[in-house]
Amino acid sequence: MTNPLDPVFAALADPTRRAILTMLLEDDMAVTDVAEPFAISLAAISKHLAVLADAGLIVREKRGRVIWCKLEPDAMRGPSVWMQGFGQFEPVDLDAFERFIKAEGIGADFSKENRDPDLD
Amino acid sequence: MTNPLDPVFAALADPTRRAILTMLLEDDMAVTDVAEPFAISLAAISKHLAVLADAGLIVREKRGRVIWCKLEPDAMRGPSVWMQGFGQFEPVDLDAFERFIKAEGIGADFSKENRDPDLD
DNA sequence: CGCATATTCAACCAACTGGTTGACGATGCC
DNA sequence: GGCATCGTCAACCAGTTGGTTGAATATGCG
Repeated sequence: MTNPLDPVFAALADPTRRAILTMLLEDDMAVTDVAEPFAISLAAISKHLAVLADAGLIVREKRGRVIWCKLEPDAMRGPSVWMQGFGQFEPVDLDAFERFIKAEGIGADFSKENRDPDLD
Repeated sequence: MTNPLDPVFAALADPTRRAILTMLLEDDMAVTDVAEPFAISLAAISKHLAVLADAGLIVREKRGRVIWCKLEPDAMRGPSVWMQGFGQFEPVDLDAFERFIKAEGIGADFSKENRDPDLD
């Protein structure tokens, strides 16, 4: 048991974590920079990053005094395949994906009001 | 917020629930029959089914005194698209899916020892 | 060295989760 | 009507989760 699918799905179930992943899609980021747009403490973000790392969705690499977070999309492969087994969805629909990202507002409730506009 | 992706990913994060979905892939089932292979109480299964229904992954339809559970794979579409936005995975790979199913032992720890062999 | 920055650790808290058991409301059947 | 079956509800419990704050640990910089 403790199926490899468990931690990935669990990690993805949180909007803050999905938002983080979406940000990392753009580029690698330092922990502090990841935390910047959110209205929660740095420690909370640190925990979220730990969850993502445990799920294999990111890797954290210490370089000097800053820790760089890098997306590891391969960890999504298993769950993605699993889901596609239901539904026979059409192949990758990037447009639909972009619509989702927008709809989510990059995925989280960026409660710290209006975030950096050039993120879009 | 309270993104539609949340409840689906959360529902999928539990191996028992994934097992249930996999069973329903085969055919619609009554609650009692869903519960049969598992080593937990009927009430617990009932709760799992409620979670799946709230996520839109199944529908429950009362017919006479039994409630039929039917898979609603469309609910997986959103999350599936979202994930495929990362990774550019190849189109649907049913073989990989089947391997996953097997690897999971239909997805749960079927602790009630050896389940019905013709489920494979 | 001494200070500022980057990140985690530890303790704590409220809310949620997955499970239990026992009672209860419906429905079908003789 | 009376009984068995199907399924949920309610109360409870232990463990996890997502957040907080304050202290601790590195590391870079003048």
